[in-house]
Amino acid sequence: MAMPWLNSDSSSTSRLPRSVYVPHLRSNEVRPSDPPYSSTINNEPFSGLYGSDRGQRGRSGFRRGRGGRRRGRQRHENERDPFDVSEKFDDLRVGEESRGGRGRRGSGRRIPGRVQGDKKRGVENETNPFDVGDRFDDLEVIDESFEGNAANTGINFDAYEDIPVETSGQDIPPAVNTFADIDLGEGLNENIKRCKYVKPTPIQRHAIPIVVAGRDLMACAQTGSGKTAAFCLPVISGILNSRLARPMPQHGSRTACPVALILSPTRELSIQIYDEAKKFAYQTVIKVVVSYGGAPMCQQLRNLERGVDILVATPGRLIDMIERGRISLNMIKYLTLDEADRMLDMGFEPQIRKIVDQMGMPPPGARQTMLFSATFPCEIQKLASEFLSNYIFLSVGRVGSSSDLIAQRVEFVHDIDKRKYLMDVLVSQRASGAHGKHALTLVFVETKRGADALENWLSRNGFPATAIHGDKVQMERERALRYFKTGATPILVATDVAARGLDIPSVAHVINFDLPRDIDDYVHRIGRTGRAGKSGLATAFFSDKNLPIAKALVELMEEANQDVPLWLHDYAERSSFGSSGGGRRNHKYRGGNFRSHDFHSYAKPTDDYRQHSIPYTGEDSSVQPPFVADNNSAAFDVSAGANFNYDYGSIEATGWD
DNA sequence: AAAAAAT
Repeated sequence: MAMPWLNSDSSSTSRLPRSVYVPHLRSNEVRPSDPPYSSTINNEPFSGLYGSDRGQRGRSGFRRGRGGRRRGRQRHENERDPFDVSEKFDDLRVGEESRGGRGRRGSGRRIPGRVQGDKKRGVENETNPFDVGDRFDDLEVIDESFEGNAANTGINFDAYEDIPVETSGQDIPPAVNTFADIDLGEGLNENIKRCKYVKPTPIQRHAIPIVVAGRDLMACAQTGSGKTAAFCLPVISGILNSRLARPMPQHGSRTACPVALILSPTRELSIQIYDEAKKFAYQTVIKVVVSYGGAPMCQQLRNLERGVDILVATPGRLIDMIERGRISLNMIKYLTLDEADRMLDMGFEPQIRKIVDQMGMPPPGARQTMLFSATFPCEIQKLASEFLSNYIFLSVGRVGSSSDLIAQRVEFVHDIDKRKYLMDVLVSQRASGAHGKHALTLVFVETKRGADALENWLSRNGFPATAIHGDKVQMERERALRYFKTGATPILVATDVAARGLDIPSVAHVINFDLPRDIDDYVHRIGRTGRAGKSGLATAFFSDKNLPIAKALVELMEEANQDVPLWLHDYAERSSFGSSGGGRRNHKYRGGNFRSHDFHSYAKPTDDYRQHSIPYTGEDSSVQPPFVADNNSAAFDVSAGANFNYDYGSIEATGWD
């Protein structure tokens, strides 16, 4: 879930003079022995310290290992290099820090008078989640170097004027125009200010009054439009107002009883939501805790024992902890499912059903339930309504991060030619400087194995890439994401684990090396770029086997006023009749109108890039016309890569595929 | 058919 206006670690980099933020230099400098392209666990110098059980070598172990490597010695958690710029922009590190008992105090010291001066219960040891922002607020020159609020927040508020909003349900509370219109309370107002956020986004304008009014909600809004705040702010406010906050520290009891639960489908997304929620809850009595798999349970349990009001979690670890009696859902008053359609999809639905129906959670009506996603297929909506009571449906058009700001391009590329074509694209980007040093390229592939293979191949051919997928240990996943975010490895190869919710502000180009089978996955994937009001580019490699998605893809692109290549129209027609008719997943689109609450069709016309109508065969790259990226990017010339001498041989030699 | 999510 993106919070582009937030002064989150990464987005704040855009506010800095370039001379200040040089992640490449810093990270290379401070980690000389650390090959940036490698993500094998064997490169952890101290991995042996944490036992042979990989599952036990989680966050805290990783931190120690990293710290030791960075400074060339081990286990000095309290020591931090004040000049280590790369760390300041490390989004995940903030979360790690605040979850690690010892590191947090060191971090808190950087803001004298704020943390220490606060005597409120439960706030004494609080890490300042606004760490980076507060540090640089002192540098007046930075603020002066940007014009207007839009530049600071990264949100194009003008784009909000025409946003279509659709609501249905009984007694819908009216939207508000400012945060002042809803009294969220002094503490929250202060935190909203700290977030540099002055004006609510449309989803917030509509959703916050609904949640404040105590109503259940099913909300569709593009990621990047502020959904996290839309559910966090009213929940925090509600807990504070109704004195639902823990009346006593839970001495004696080892069972944590959160009043709010936020579930998300991936660990990294839970971490991100946790980091955002911490900002909104800063210096209030509200305690936020995150728990997810792949990391040692002990630290998470310790955090729970210190008290929890809002729990952010992935389903598996949550169920585990409930069954161990460490968490009780009896006190839940607020339940939020982020990426709700995914959470209720085949793979997750049994777990969610178990959590909601069989683990002591109050029933609909006795709790407040909020479902959020950018996509909400009709079938899933039907299923989702079982979890809701007298709910309001809310759909807000796409803003900032949506398809009207993302130039979508589809190339026909045979599977065998994909690597060569990808290399051409990357070489062209590099040659033309189209993607500045902060610009990142996110490459989606179909399988975990394919992700490893492509990462390996790119690295061998001189492109700094890491990969993230579910077969990597959690430490590697978070490291890959961190290296990507900081620009240490500006290419990330990913499976769908990274498709949803992750807010990585500088992604300039999303490449669907393999197209997903589900058009909704495509929507979420390309939504990783074009965020925060910036334009983005999404390139898809379409091959024979993508026939089943052709029709939905054409429809989506047309709704977004994208130019559709003629050959793709042909594929779409072919896929629309015949017995295969779109494959089994497409049942939910059949009979149409799962987009009855349609926000795609409101995209504004876009502009100035030329579409390809000639399928790329890999035989002769000169048949490819050069393509021109949209306004914010310089031109790429694909054919410019034709002379680049890369390692074709490894394609056959290694048998990667 | 793949991916994700507990150990």
